[in-house]
Amino acid sequence: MPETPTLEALRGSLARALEDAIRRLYGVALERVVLERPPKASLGDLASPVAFDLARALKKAPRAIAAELAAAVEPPRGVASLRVEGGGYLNASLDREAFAASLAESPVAPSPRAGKTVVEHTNINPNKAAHIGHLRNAVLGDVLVRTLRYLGGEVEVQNYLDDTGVQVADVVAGLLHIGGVRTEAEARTAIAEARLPGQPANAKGFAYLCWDLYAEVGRTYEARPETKTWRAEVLHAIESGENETSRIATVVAEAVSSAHLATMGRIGIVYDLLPRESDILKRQFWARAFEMLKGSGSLFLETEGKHAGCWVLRLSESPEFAGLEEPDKILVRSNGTITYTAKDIAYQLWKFGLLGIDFDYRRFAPSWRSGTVTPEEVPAEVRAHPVWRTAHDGSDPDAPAFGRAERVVNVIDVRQSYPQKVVREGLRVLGFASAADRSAHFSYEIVALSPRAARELAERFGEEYRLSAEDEKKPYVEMSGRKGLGVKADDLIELLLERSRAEVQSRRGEDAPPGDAEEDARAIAVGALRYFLLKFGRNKVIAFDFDEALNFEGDTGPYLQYSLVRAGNIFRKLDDKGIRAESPSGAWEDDLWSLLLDAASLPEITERAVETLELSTVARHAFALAQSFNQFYHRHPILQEEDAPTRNRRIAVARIFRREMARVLGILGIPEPGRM
RNA sequence: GCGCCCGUAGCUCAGUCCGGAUAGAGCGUUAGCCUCCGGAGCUAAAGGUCCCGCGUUCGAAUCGCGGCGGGCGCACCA
Repeated sequence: MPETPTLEALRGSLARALEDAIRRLYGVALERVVLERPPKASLGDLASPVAFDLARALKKAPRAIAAELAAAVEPPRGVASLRVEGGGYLNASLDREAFAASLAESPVAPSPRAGKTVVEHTNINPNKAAHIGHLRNAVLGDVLVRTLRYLGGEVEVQNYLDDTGVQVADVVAGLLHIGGVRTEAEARTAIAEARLPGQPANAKGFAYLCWDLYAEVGRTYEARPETKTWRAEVLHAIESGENETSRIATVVAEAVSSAHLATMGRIGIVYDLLPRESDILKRQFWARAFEMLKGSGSLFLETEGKHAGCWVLRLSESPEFAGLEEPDKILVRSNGTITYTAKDIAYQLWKFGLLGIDFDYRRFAPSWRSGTVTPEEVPAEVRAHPVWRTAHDGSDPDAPAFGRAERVVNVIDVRQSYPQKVVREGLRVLGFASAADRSAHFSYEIVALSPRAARELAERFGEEYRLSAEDEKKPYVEMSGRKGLGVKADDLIELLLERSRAEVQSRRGEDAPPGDAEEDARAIAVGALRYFLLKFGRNKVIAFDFDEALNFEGDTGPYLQYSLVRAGNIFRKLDDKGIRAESPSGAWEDDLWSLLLDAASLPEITERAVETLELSTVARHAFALAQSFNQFYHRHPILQEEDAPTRNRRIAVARIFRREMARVLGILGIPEPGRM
């Protein structure tokens, strides 16, 4: 049995047949023949409005042209018939029986792609607990990774740790000056006990403690401006290294990123490599990139003006940066320190294997524990996945080869579009135009709080979340780690778990084994969360609302899961009753047929999602598929159906749905519950 | 000021890339459907100046131009 042709392939061959016929009949060469899905299955499977285009030039009625074409076109393999519909549409119907038989046998397969893609996502500053904006980033990145893998690509997942930046410095300053932590040993105790000396422990763990402490540092800087020297002192200590403060920073960053890995792990997200900024510095990545850039003629040492003493990347000649007030980007400050963008250029060069220097690598062993997360809650396959980190002082000989990517995708929110453009431009001025073209910024809008969500936060978690009167008037407010304003990822997951446990409990008898119930409740919570973060277009601000996020009905993850579990129930019952399916025969009803077509369209849906970096289309496809199946389920009972050919067609539809729905939920990272 | 994004049903959003058949979904509202493969479901109704104007076109939510409203960016922060 040959592989089922993709709908895209059928579309292509029909388009070519139409083009040929048009050239033959009218001597017209069209650039592109549009083929779309008609609004109803009874109108056929592929429709072309091409006759409308030709009508004027040929001075003929569209219907007449369509009729001539229908007669002249030799339908390609897989297409059963061509006919005229409406005011002049040329509609094609596929050979339903042949397509269905093939699809029942083997899924449509996308064509594999060559070369490794490095996807960088998550990138949370390791100085506080993750919030729901970080979840959007991680879920988008993870689903991109899963989509690329489905399409046959090799992918490496990197999660960059800025362990030497301002944010870590601030929380370390808080530990030193507010928390009373003096030594690395005391920091380790504070981490292990989630407790500052002489204070009660934070029940939600060390990352939560840092969340509060970081906000307190922000307030202290405001209230007592003289304390702002703390930051510079800590940054300086981190930079010079080999001192107590820098060691504290290292253990804090490691502990907090370990907590992030646990939080992401509980929703099924894994990483291959954690590149650390400290290793980029210690491995002198910048020194190398600096030499390369100086040689390129685009990096200048300013000798006068407000940027005197700075090394700047000249962007004024690039059309992409036209119209900017200040078309230059400072990479080296006048005090000799380098900006984040400079490090990022060096890092991007390394990702493509263009820097000529490599990291050392060591295994990273996360605790799989973060506040409310326990290792048992993190799926076994996540815990089993090896995580590596970069190092500068010796490599594990078993480390795999990292970097040397064919393509690079950086998942970063839209506010960083400008520095991301500078990074690409950095590659371009170095003569790596092709690498620049193979670098993509996967930009997406932020998760913000609706004023209503902020009010609920204040009620649930405390008055410090109360918005100012000014902010109350806005359509939404940005979350802010510095202010401590935000919905923490683990808090939202806990609320989802509470909801799903209650639902699962109320739907099954007391006799049900509790272990399965907990597992199913987790699957449902994860499904609800991931779908909620995926269903919006990436350019939409998600104004977070608890009721919407906690909803399990309608356009939600659990709805998708329910449809899959339902299909599974049918096959269990069929087994119980000893009914066995034979290969389908007879004419395919319109609604069964359109469900098959939808189920078969995953390759083109995912291809397009990767091309446009718009993953919501995959989520919407899954929802539409679930909706079609639920309608089918109510209209076309299987177990009660006496007529064998009819029953066999329905069984075939249910089987294909189950296979393809499981596949798309896998791509979305939405687990399948045992029962619902 | 310049650049990018958003504006579609009471609310939250698809549809805009590549113009095409009656503009769709979910929530909410109203009215129905469990002796039935489990109702996290299904059926139906009500609900639309597709932000506004001009233009292109046989045809515009979709393309172009000009506005309006909201958000973000244009750091020796990231």
